[in-house]
Amino acid sequence: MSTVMSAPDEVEQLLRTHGVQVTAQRLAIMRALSMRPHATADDLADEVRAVIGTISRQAVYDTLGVLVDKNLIRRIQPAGSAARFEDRVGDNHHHLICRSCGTMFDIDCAVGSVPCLTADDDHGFEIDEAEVVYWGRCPTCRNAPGTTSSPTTSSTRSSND
Amino acid sequence: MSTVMSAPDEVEQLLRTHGVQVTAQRLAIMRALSMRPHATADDLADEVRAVIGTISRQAVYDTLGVLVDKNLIRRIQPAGSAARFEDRVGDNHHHLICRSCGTMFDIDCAVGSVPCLTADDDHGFEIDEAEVVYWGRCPTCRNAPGTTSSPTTSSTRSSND
DNA sequence: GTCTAATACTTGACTGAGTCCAGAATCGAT
DNA sequence: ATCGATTCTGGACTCAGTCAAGTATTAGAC
Repeated sequence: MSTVMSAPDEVEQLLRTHGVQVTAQRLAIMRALSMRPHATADDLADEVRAVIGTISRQAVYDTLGVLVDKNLIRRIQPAGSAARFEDRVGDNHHHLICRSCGTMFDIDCAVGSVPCLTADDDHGFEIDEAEVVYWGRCPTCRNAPGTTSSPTTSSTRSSND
Repeated sequence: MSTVMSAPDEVEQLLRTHGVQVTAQRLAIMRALSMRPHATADDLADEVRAVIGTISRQAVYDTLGVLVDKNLIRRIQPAGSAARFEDRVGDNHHHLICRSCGTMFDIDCAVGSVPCLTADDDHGFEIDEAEVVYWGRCPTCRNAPGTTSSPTTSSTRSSND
């Protein structure tokens, strides 16, 4: 594609060090995701198309699958919505979702550490993850009860902006 | 349908007191659900058909929607699976799901009370529910690494049987 | 720089969960 | 028993995600 690489990109390095083959599509998806956390596969496809022209749905799903597998991104699947993705991995943070508009926030673990990871009775399970989702109504929707904007994924916001 | 009702059924009472019109389909769905917690809409349709002959998919979804709305049942939607339903409401219990076979257990809240309900920073949200899902591998799948049975909803078990 | 095997991407068809709609059936109050 | 309101049926549809076959790209060997 381009013989003259513009700079030994940080994202590119990340992929290589994790044994993921580097392609234009994968770079674009990674970049799109870092700009837009909590995006759906479809959102990312749109975002990527705006940058590199075209990408197939299959490539998007495949790439996301690989990245999740390599632990470079995380898949979140809230009830009643398509799967969403984020590039914050490693820290045990949770999510706060508005029932009316679907806006999603990151929040740190309730008690600061990892208390939720230990179930009272684990039934002999080997537990590897505790997923916590807080449901409610965001300030905007509380103030405008009639104007419940339909859940758009573009309405996702980062926790610290 | 039957003018001679066999007994002022507990389920029937429950529906009436919650202002839900009583129909054969609704009773059957409620009963099916109490016998088979964590069932999908499709599971319930099958179960109901075995009892009252036929039911349309729409009736199942509609009924489940009404019941969830009236807070008589609860909808759970784990990643990668159809929505599941259970008749345990009110208590703040959580779920434990096996990654390989999809088996789902009820577990009581980690610390005994409702600690997970309070987020560290609520972003101005009006939080009404904290959903906690523990992911891992069940004892059966741990002992039989090759024989990972495909996720069947019929493999759901109750916490206390 | 060129070649080649392995890997990734594209296209198009398909599945499964869930929704929408219009007409038929049922419920329950009178 | 009748009637209005509610619910159920059946069929078409949407949306997220997967499968499979063929083409293109990557990365390592020459």
